[in-house]
Amino acid sequence: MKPSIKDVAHLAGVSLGTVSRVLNNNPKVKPENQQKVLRAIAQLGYHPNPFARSLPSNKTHMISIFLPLMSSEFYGYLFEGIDNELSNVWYDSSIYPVFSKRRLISYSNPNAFPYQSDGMLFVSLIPERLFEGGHVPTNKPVVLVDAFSDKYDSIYVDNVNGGYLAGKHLIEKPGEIYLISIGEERNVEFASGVFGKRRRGFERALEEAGMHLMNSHVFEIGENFWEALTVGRKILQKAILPVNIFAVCDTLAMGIVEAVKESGLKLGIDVRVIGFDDLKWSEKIGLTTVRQPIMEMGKKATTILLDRISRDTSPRHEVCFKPKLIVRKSTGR
Amino acid sequence: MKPSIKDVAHLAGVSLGTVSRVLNNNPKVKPENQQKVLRAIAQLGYHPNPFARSLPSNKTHMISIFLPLMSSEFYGYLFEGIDNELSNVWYDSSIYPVFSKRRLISYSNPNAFPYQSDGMLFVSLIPERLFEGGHVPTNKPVVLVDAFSDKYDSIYVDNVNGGYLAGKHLIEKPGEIYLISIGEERNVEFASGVFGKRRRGFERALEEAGMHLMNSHVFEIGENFWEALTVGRKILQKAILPVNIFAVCDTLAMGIVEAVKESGLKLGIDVRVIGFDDLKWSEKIGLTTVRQPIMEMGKKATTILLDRISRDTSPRHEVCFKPKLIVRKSTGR
DNA sequence: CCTCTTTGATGAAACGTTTCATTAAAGATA
DNA sequence: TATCTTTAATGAAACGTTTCATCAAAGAGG
Repeated sequence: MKPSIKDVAHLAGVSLGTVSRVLNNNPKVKPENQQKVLRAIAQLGYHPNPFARSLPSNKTHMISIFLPLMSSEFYGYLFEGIDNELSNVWYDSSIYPVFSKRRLISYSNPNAFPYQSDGMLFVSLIPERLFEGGHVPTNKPVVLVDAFSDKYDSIYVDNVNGGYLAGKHLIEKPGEIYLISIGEERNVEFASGVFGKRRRGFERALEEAGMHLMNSHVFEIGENFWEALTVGRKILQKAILPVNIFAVCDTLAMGIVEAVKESGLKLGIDVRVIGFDDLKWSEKIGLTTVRQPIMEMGKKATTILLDRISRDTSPRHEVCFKPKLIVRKSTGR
Repeated sequence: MKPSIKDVAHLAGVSLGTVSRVLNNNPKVKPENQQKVLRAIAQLGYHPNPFARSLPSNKTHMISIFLPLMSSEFYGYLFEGIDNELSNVWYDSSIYPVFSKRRLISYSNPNAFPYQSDGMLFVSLIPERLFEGGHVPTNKPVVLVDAFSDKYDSIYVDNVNGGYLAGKHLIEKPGEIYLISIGEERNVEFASGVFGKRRRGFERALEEAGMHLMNSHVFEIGENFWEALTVGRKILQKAILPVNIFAVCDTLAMGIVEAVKESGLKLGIDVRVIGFDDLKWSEKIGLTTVRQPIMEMGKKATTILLDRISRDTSPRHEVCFKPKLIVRKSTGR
């Protein structure tokens, strides 16, 4: 059986309390005894049991990351930012994907496994939509990333402004304007609303220029490459060139670009495409896009969460990053 | 404060043990008392604390999923298969990405947080390479998916045969043969070796046909679209047409396809491309590929893990799925 | 030398459960 | 009616820690 703190205490010839104090770096322990305890720990290969530890202390040194789905590059970058920040303080994280009714039911139990962590990071998720009563069923700190709520600390990028930048850029170009967005209505509970915001900003830019986005020029699809590819083909089949297309994320933009290349039309001349995100490959395919600082968002959110865990009681934090337009050849020049 | 089992017992007018038995569906409780307890639970909004529960019972109703990185579609499908299977038995899962030295250190503690779960699923990871001593530091059940080890239950696809199928298909076509693979040497500890196997099978097919893969025709890159795109451009610049290219996964194949389209060459005629995986979009871009049943693998691995958790002590399980060649127009006809 | 503080260690209670040995009550058998 | 089973409930111990109130020993001050 695994050694317990009792075995250590016995071997070192001290009491439980003393071992515990050594484990927790409590200064009130004689150097001599500390050595004895450390030797016993090493000799037995003892490691404290985190669950047992958390019972009296109510601390786990863990945070829980909730996110809607896994297979998007966005979350890879975000996670990198989070993990870097955690490594400074020896915290670890577990990831809990939220994408089904079943998961949601399980997470509405205030004693659900994930809520035993010291803090929660909700990524691209809005508690108001997810939970009955509109809040995460825990008293522990909760921080939102890539999502906004006026009840929680929120770290996000100014999506409306991002869409606006895209719009401003496209209205200068000749040709009709199309929008490829992500339909958030079907799964409204798992949606963060960021795509709707990008669209709003985009439409505002058009309106300011006295232009109007036609319903027939708007396509709402799933968040994946191949639906965008399909839509791209459909658009190019009957469009009057040149055409200007805003896709609300780079993955969709990629689908459009692919359709353009298939069709033999010239990207940046016949068809202009602008995306949103600026993922690693966006530069390689010359995609004009609106950049958001994903890793920084993850980092910032983590810092705030860790502060909250160590009893930061200041009023709600809200950090809004500014997006930046990156012009490449998919919109000509 | 949250209600505890004591509060329930008190309100229901029974002992702790009785409440516990109700919670665990132990039949030895009088219906009348059961009702009292259930009412008290509902009235207090009581939920058992999973950590406290796990202390005496050593059960969490959780499994831990370890995987090397997040942003690949492969893991999305796999997770779907896993989660479906879990939902039947009311198990939940947490995900632990393994990609840095730091993570590895933290996971070599036998009492690390993830090992408190009832079982571990190691995805695309080989314990022998990850841990000193060559095994996962836990006594609880461990099952490997998309990876092979003769020490653990292993669920995987026959990658050698998959590569062989790709090779057999390409050698029938005129033109030189290229291989785009993933360099596993840099991060050998986090690698599963599947790409090497695909390559071996591929080369075997060539050898059987008296052909030989030239070193200058092999490219080892990172597992991402844009490195493949870059390599694709490089190849097409100087290649003598026609060219036949095997990419060890669809994501890389996609990069090559993209390069082909940019170049204006004809896919399936000037340049033939075959991938591996058969992701959702592969059909849409007409990519010939070797299909592996990702979801099924996840499902099967989960079933086995759950059996192990409920004390299946039969000898080591090994399930090898057969890959299937899917011919589409990226290899002509 | 006596008292007062400080330092470090101790033992026990607590955290929220499960589980086990025990007991009480009820039913069955003779 | 007396004994034997069965059923259901109880109380306490256990799981592996932290923490708190208490205590003993040592050092300081007069």
